[in-house]
Amino acid sequence: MQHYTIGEFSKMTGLPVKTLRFYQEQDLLLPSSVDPANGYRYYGADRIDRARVIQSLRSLEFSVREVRELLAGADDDADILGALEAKNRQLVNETRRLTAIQRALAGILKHESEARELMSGVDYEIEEKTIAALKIAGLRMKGAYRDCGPSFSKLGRRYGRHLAGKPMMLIYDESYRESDADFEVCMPVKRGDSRDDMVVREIPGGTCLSLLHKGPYDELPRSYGRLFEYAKERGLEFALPSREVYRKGPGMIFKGNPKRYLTEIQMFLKDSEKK
Amino acid sequence: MQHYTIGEFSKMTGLPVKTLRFYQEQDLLLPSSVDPANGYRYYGADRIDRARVIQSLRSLEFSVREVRELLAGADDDADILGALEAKNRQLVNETRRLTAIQRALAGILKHESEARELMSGVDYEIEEKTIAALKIAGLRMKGAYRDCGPSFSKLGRRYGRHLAGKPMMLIYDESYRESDADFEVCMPVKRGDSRDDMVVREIPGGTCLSLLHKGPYDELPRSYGRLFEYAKERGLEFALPSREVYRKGPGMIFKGNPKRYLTEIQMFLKDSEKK
DNA sequence: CCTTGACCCTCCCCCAAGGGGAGGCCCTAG
DNA sequence: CTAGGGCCTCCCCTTGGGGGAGGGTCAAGG
Repeated sequence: MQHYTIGEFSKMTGLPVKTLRFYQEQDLLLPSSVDPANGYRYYGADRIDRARVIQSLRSLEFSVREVRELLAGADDDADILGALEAKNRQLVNETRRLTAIQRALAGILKHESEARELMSGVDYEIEEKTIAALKIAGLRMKGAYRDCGPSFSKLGRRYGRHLAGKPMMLIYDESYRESDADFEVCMPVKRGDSRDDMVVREIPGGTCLSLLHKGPYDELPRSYGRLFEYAKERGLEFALPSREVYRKGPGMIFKGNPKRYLTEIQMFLKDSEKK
Repeated sequence: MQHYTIGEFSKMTGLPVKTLRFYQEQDLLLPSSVDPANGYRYYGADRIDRARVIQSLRSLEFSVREVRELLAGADDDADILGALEAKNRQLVNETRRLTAIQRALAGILKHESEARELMSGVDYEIEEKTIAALKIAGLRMKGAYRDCGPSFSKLGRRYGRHLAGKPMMLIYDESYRESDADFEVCMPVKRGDSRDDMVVREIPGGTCLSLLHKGPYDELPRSYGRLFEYAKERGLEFALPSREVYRKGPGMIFKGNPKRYLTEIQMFLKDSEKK
């Protein structure tokens, strides 16, 4: 029988020499003979078929161990259908995992490109806006505003698929309260069902005074002050709840620099018609 | 400042102790202080944020090295958009690779399940069949039948996406020839364009005698003999080219056992109308 | 004060699938 | 006789930690 040196066999099969030695060590593809004097490996022509089968299975993402086990008990495609199906399921799972990550990445990219767009060409003046009704998932709570984090997480986990806008807060108190505040953490959603203390509903639109606040959240009272003063000068009255929309807050990954946070405050006018 | 032992910090962040030590070694997440007397690590509260960022980035399939480099130059999601996009592209490629493998696996599974179905309930008698016209990609060649392998590979590579049936051969000789035969290797396709010496065209249907040959290809002459004898008894004449359809041949992975190969021989009748 | 159990440390080996290279033997051609 | 190429073994390297040995430390209970 014709036999080839490891280099010749490597060229014929495309498997690197290192790999051939490794496969021997792994009991996967043994040389036909080894010269006891100098240790040279010689591969017979029959090893070519086996090498091709190994390459096929490796290219289908079977591990070396799996290939070894498959080769031990099979010599026809029909014999390994179960393993092929299992591998397929495994690949489907892996693909799902990767596409989930891709979705997350796309979400972050979209979020940031929107924020970037918002940053350019913004003025920090009070303006009157008309807002449309909006479907949200909300979670009402009492306490300090800064404790809203877990609630946002909870909403995000529950409604992650259906999110349709920036996170928001509805504020049911007349004035800013350091603690014991009454507020509702919410996220716009395309659809979804209420569950536990999370309520999906539509909040009405209307006319509001809007002010974009730039900076950390503990400086929000200053911006509220500007709004109250503005309203007082013009004899306007506000309806509850008012809203905060977190245009740019802590990122999905980094907390970011609070000096660059952007929060839109929306104070709805009392006599505006709400639809 | 509050500081935690490695075990406490591990529970708070969900990162295993081993991982925390590893991250220190990798200069990724250093303890706030290390007791020089006993080597105990202590983590300050500020390390929690960093740990969370690291977890986020790791869960997005960034390597430890990448995370280290990102953390060195960024503190806001907006700073790493480029890296996120690059990672997204990388994941898209990986996903494509995996889905390509899944397609290959699905193809093999389909092929084998068809073969299995064929195996059951088959008789090896000559029967008369009417065959419809069929679109194929063909590659005509002269030589020995056994040299058809590379041609099948070539067709498979070129028309892989559009394959629509089992590989076939058209035989233009009157009788079986060991060498110097004139035949055309072909694959049914849904669509495709001719290129080089590969020709896409429709071959006509018609009435034929069909015989399922079981066993290795070098035993085909015996089955041809049966067909010729059958035709002679009945005064039938054959038209060229005749066809072989490789119902079950070498698998995609294993060569398989030639004793189980199934080849359908189709000899078209001279006076049958061809459409 | 002593003990005990939990916690922490370093150090070493392990996984997969080879890649890179050092140091040395072998074979053939010029 | 030498040069070059091919082959050998052996060792270290990659990723992201996991497992465990052997030994020091800490806090609480007796």
